[in-house]
Amino acid sequence: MAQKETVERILDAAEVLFAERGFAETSLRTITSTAGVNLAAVNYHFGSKKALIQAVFERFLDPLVDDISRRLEEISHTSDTIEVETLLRVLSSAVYDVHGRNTNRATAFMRLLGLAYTQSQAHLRNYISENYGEIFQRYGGMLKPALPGATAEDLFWYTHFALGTAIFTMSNFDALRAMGENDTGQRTPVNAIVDRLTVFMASGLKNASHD
Amino acid sequence: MAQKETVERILDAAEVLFAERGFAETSLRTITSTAGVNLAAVNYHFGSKKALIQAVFERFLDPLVDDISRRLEEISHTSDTIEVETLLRVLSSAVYDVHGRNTNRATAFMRLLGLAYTQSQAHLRNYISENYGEIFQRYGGMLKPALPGATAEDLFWYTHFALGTAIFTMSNFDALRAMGENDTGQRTPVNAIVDRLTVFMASGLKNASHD
DNA sequence: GTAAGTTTCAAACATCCGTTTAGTGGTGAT
DNA sequence: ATCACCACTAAACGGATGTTTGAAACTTAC
Repeated sequence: MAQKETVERILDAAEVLFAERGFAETSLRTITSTAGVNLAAVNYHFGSKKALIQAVFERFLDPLVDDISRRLEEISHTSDTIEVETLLRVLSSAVYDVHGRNTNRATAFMRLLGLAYTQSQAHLRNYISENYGEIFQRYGGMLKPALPGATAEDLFWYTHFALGTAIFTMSNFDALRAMGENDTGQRTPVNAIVDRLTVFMASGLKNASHD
Repeated sequence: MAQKETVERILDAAEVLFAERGFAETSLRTITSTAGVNLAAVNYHFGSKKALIQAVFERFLDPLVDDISRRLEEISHTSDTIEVETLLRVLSSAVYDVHGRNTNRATAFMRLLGLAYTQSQAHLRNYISENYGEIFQRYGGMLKPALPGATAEDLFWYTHFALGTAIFTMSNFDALRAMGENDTGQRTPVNAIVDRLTVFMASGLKNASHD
């Protein structure tokens, strides 16, 4: 009982702190003192800081890819070519499904996903592509018929442009929303941002198609 | 003579190393030993590591904004509303103009620009917005009439989506190109990537317009 | 109730970092 | 020739980091 409590308190604190400051900028001392546990507890329970980072990702990535898998399975029965917008909606809906109730957790999650690409953590990128590479490939396979006539090169680049747009927006989600509120006087609701993001990415992606 | 040599050797080494690893991950000891100068030289000539980072940016940003300024001035005489694609081309052409001959330098420059947003260096973001904020505003002012009917909120979000696409692609330029070569068997030329990027961003941006 | 096995703890360890210092050698002006 | 100034250097400083250690506290099972 005591163990589980300690492990989860560390994960909770690490998730928030990593999202706020990044991985290298968050020390184990900050994490353990925030969690109210001993400094050595991280190395005892996880082995190393790198392993802790991976554990944080595993905890929220596992339920998410399950949800995405289920949704892809569902829509794959309706038709053999699925619209770009529909495929993009699968992702945003899954995020909302898994973490949507808790807005703080959802935005922290977005930041973390962005940081995973952004911060130079080779071990983390390897871990993600090893454990979640399959669903990426499956998603890519379903995207291909939605963009008829696209060459392999086109497909590669345009999907990474779209990925970049999403990652950048996620990484800087809170900062961007604060800037936007400052600029326009409007505090844009999360789903309004996601809607615009989906439109932007879908419209850009369609240029890969040559039909 | 000896001074200038030392200063420039530090800047050269720092530029390459920062682009490769990021700012926090590059130590002054690595920079100075690569440059073949004494460790204390950085603090002697620049004052601090932060000041060195700013100096690296200043060295390649100054000629670039001059070129962009000149180009904006030129096209502003042709018409009062300029096409989105034309405005995007100003940026890529300026990069090519200033650093285009040396491809390594150009991609290092792209990585650095990406890192400036991505890595949490508040001092750097302040420095950039203080010294180069004016040209950003001028550019935004010329973009507005190109997207008639866009609300302030639309304009804010869609331009940041486009910015994110460019930044992400820049930050991971070499890595992406290597991945693409691995995936598709084609080593996509730089200008072909920039062309696709421009199409993607322009197409996405136009969704901000409601006319 | 004692023994075995976990979990927690304070403390220390070994590195690495950016920065400072005190001193050396060289240059140009008076 | 002397003095002031400048660039450079080796060495050390103070602090932060991830990790390890050895003993204490607690839990579980017989």
